[in-house]
Amino acid sequence: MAAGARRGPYICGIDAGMDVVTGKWKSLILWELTNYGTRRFGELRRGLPGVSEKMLVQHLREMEEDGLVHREIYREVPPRVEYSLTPDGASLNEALSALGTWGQQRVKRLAAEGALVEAPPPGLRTGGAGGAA
Amino acid sequence: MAAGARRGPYICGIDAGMDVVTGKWKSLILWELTNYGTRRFGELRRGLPGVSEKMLVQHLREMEEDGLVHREIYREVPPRVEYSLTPDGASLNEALSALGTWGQQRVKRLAAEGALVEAPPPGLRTGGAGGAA
DNA sequence: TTCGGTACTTACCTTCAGGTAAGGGTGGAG
DNA sequence: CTCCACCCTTACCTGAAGGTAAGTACCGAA
Repeated sequence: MAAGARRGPYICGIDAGMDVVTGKWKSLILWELTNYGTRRFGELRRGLPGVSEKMLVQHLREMEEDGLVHREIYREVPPRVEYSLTPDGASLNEALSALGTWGQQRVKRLAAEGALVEAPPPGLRTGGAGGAA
Repeated sequence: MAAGARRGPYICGIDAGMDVVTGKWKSLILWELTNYGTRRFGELRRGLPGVSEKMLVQHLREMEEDGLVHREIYREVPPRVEYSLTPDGASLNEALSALGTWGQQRVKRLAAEGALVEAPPPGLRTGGAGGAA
């Protein structure tokens, strides 16, 4: 997808929207930037546990190219780069919020069913509920 | 993704929602079933130009497993199978409609910019505009 | 008897998104 | 003089998503 054969003829709007969010970390990057407004490269890296530097740079570049994020470079002694959402990125995030709500409800539903199916052991611990939204 | 390590611990709702729509043809299948209500296997195949039978079956099975589509089998002389959206599938499609709108606006924006950048030849034909929405 | 249409299944192969690991240029700390 | 943190870049590799193609079981039409 990375600046290759992307932006092919889209069948419908969802198709076009998906193209821009497709990528393991893109929705999470969007999430981070929405919550914090502005984040440095290192902050994003630490905020997305498991992401590799290469993928983070790659996704950020693609999203910048797609007009979703703004990249501000401060030529200081230790170089500083700040990422933030453009208006397009912010509106995309709003468009995704409905999907986020749907996903949360789905997680709830799965948890409820799972609790019935998996026969919950008495002393089970909640672990990481994950619902960071 | 196919019934493997999916449904991992989600970071946020968007994450959980994306998991279910990830797949080259899933959003298009959703689109088809939303527009037509009920479609047979062959109709879907013909409605999604370029899809292979294997991928169509695979995606339909995953979406059925995810509770998005309903599969009705009619044991007739030439076997007939009809696919339709479940309530969950329909609500997912509604949740995606915002993304679809965003995508359409993006396509429009790109077309407008592209028209400026690419110096449109006088006799260009519209070809397939693609905006089937 | 072969062809075509229904809805798949199976095996094999290609492609590419994503992961791993190392380097690079700068300056400050130890 | 070495190490570290910053923000990347580059090269290489793996695994899974997706594509290709053939086979299955049934029946009607030609």
